Amino acid sequence: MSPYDPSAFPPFAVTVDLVVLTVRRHALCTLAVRRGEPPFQGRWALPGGFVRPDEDLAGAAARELVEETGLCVQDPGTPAPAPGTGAHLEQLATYGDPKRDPRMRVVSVAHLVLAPDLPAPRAGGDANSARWAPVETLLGPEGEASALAFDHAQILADGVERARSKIEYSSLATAFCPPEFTVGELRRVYEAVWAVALDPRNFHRKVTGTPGFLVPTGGTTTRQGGRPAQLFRAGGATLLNPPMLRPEV
Amino acid sequence: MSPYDPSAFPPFAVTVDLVVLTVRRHALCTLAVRRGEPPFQGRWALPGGFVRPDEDLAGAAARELVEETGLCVQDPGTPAPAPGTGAHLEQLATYGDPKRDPRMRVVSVAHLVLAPDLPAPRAGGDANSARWAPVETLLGPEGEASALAFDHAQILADGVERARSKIEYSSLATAFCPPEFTVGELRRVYEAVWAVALDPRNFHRKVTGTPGFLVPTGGTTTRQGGRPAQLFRAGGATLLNPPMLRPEV
DNA sequence: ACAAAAGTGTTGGATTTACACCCATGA
DNA sequence: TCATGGGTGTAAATCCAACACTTTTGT
Repeated sequence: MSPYDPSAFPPFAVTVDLVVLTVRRHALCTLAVRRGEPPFQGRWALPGGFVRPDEDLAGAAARELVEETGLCVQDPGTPAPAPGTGAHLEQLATYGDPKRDPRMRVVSVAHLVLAPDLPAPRAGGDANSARWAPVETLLGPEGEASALAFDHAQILADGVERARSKIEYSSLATAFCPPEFTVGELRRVYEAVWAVALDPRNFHRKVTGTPGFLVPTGGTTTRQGGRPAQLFRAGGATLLNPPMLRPEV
Repeated sequence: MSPYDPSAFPPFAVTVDLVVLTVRRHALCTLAVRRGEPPFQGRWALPGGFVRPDEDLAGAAARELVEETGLCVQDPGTPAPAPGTGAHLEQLATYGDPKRDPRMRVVSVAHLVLAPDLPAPRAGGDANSARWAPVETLLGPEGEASALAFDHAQILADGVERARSKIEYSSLATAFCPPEFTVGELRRVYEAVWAVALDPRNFHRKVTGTPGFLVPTGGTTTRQGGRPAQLFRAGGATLLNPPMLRPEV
């Protein structure tokens, strides 16, 4: 058989699913929507939807993100968020087990979004509600009761692991921060994502000593209390060398 | 509209493409097949094919790999190659630009395979020939003349970059080696993949000093000339800490 | 004897960590 | 004045690049 006979390929549904991560109240949180219809009716799931015939995968992910959160993403071709323009979006992995959706053969291209702290999400699409949930509560060891629909627990776990490892050797952690932020705020992002405590003094030296990572804006703030802290925005550097070391557990 | 109306989703063709990398004669090489039919007839391309209705993505990639090379892969769920059982396979990324195939909407889930040096490939499927090509010649700056079909140059570049970065912090480089190998052979793998020269003395100390990376088999060999070298097989460790540092260019 | 590759020892410099200490603000 | 977080200095431990040197084979 010729594998390229256009009338003889098995048709698949292709969707995008989104792992949207943010840091809220010192905890790594993800956007979850409640399913309004079977299967898994009433269960929490990751936001997502079908890819349209005329859009590419990153475009479909960006469109779903706007529909679910109103959040804008800079040009997906740009790997690092340009200062102040919005969230970071990258492809995560593709999930295509034949039985992952009981209704039909669906291949889902999962995307990872890192966003600054946002207002409460607005519901949309097929979801009758949406919320920010700490990843602990969705993936915790007891997670049976709150299990996510489909294979979304695996997708979320993969996304969290990607974020945890990627902030080690890239400046992506700044995507969790507002356009201007302090070194302490950036450190609290690392502490929340890794669930560890970091030495504030050494952290400060490390990030300010890496050329291109942080650019001072000149301003200061006391929004965290204590002595005024310098404000920075993300510099152009995307690769951290040497990397930020995640402490042993 | 309900996004899950089973009669109303746009149908896509889903394929797997393979970036099969190996080290031959001190050069990083990839498997390329010559296309026997339009579009891009006569041009080189990556091996691949349609995903069947009843198989998952990794299964489709493993099947295509056997069809194209006769190479076996251990259980794709196992991240590291068990000693002596075959090649390493992992999902690379998914490519779904609406215009990437001029005939129809095709979403391709690319996979990365790292294999030990193999005999000359056998042709199969829709290819009338297959060869190992140094990635330099397929991606070099002059690459116009030998350009790969579709977006396969991008897929290959992404696969090479993944391999280059992943051997830094994992023991994956052993997937390029036969079941038993010497420290010098492993070093020549790193040198070929990174296209750099490494200090043999420091390399030896580093890999033998990382617990779980290498396990001595007791044997020795002189197949590289000079003093007999100890033979090792890959240990259980998959994460290298501290990582192997890629020298600056 | 010589070349070639394997493997060990040593050293100076860079990096990391732990922590003492000072600074600038709000309450 | 005190609590709070921001920021600098410094010394010990560790890591790493460079290279002198020894070992064991084939020719």
